[in-house]
Amino acid sequence: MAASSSSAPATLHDVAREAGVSLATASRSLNGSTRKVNEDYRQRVLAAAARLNYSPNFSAQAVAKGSTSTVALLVSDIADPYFSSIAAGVIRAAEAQGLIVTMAVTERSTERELELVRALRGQRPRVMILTGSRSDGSTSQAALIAELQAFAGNGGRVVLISQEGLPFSTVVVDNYLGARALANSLVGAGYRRFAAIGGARALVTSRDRLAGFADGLAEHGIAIHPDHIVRGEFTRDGGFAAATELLTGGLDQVDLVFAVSDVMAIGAMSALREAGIDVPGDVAVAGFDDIDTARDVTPALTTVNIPLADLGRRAVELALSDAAVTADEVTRVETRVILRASSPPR
Amino acid sequence: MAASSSSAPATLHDVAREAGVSLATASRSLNGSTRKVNEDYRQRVLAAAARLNYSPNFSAQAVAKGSTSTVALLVSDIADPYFSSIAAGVIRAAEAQGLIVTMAVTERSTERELELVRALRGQRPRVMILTGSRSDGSTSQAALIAELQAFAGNGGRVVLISQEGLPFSTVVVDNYLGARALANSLVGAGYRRFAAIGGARALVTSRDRLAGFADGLAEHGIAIHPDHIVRGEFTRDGGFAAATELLTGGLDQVDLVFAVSDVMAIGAMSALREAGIDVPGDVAVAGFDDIDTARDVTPALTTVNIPLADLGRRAVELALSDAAVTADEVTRVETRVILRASSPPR
DNA sequence: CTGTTAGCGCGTTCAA
DNA sequence: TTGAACGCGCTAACAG
Repeated sequence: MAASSSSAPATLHDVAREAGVSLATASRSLNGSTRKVNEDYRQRVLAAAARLNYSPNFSAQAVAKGSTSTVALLVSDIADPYFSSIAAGVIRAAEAQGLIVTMAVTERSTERELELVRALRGQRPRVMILTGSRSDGSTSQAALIAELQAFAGNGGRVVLISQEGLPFSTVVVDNYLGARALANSLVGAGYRRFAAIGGARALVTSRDRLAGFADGLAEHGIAIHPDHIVRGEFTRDGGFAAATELLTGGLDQVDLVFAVSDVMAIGAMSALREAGIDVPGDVAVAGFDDIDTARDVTPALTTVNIPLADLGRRAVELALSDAAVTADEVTRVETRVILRASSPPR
Repeated sequence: MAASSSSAPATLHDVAREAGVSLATASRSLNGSTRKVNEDYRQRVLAAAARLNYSPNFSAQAVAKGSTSTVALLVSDIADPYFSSIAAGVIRAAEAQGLIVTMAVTERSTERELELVRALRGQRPRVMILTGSRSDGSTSQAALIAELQAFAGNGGRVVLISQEGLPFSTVVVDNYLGARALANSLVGAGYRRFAAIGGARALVTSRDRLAGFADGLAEHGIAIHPDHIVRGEFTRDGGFAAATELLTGGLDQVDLVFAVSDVMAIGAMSALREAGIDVPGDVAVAGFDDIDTARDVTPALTTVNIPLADLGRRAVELALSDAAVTADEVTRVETRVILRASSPPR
């Protein structure tokens, strides 16, 4: 029976005493490097540990060893399917390596991101994985890089997901090419007149996708009228609001609305629907990311697939790879255009 | 300039030396209990810390203090919007208290859940929050309870989300009443012939919702034909498969399909759509949870709202409340029927 | 208010 | 192989 009143957890010391061996022997039996201890002793220690319900104190181990086995993961918003899918990949890969994941949420604020990185350094994680769009021109950008470099200088591994160009290992998504391919596919499907919903101007992801899309159209001599480019937050509600804004200008000159992310596209579709506009009858819609629900909305959403869970897995692998210790590595993931019912051939 | 080659992080000792004060003074200036140190010294220590880019070692602090400031969160699947919304609430509330959240994924396996709880104990978290449906009859249930009690006996706080009946503080969702209210509303809207999609038989959540729904119907003298009750995994694909199974029996005798979770309902809607069945024209659909996307699918999904992010917040509050230290507390969250386009009045 | 010292729980030398 | 002793980075008494 476990003690019902609050008492301290059993320590290695307790186990050693219970087993009648030294602290060192107990340590070696339970964690220490492979085989060095007599099997008899081993068994006695294990039995004692079980009897006392011993659980090694990770903090103490970390202090003694000078290293932890935790991975720190920063996301913008864990309730956003884009990030939660990536997080699932990170956690799965980390757990497979016996690593524990600690998660922090930046709420899309670069200041908060900086604060969190600073705070998380105290954890001395083996790895820090940052995901979410870089936004250049932010005043904290330089400070963030400095902070991360300090962390890396102390032996920590930094991996960025999705944005290239920072001096760290990165899992790169080619947003530009993906969007360009999407534009090409849509033109191939017969679309000619486009509107676009972007995120904040400073967000690199938004910019790359918008640029790729525009360039893809340009290859066919098509341009998006400036009035048909609106911006909103990188959220469902942002997409909803942006589409609403688009509606005030009228959508008669538009065949298809491209939103730089699926969640925005889905918000936009809801706005259109509520305004009595038929998708894709009156206007088609396309997004980017291929989140799970993209196939479950009606009409199913045309988009660009990113293997999100893979992004997380690759980030962990990259962090743990030997190659990335000496020099920053970049691994690229493929994107793939997925045409669905929200943009039928016309 | 930070050292470019890998070196050890600055320690409190380094800071003290750099500032020309004692270790204790440095500690007090940087972390220690409020005001006890001369402002001059304080400033010198702070400056030294900044100069050395000092970051306190949480593990060492934990060992010295005998307590951490981490919250361990277990979820079934972080990519599932149900859990990611709860997680968002937990993280937000935890960060507000200066607590760090570590997350683990059980993948809906009770054995894995047990393993994780065991492993996570090593973290010595202040709080352990378990979410996901209990499934009774599982052989590891008793072991899980024992493990959690050992943790609680050592001063840890345990909070369960969503299931009642275990000897720990719990944030309770009244699945039974919510489902019953939904049944009543649907009958009130004119529906008479129902089918239901449940999860695994052992899952308490599924059972409660099914029972509540059935009882709600029974109040109006309505019963669900056994052939019209199918089961699947608690996932989108599980809902899809279950709906497909339902289709083989024919749906002409059915006005509305109730799925015990929104993700299952959405999977079911996709299956119906692919089978050429119009929702809600041919058959209506209802779910449970009110995940974000419920309002964005077409038709928008009728469901029972659970304030998911609140669940997470309440769990953290419960864990930190003084009341819950002495006795297990239970806080209930309200559910609310949300009628949407997937079940129009008929 | 400050500095000295003794731990915290554990890994890991070093002799035995 | 085993055990004693030291140190990891830090906090918390305890003296000064």
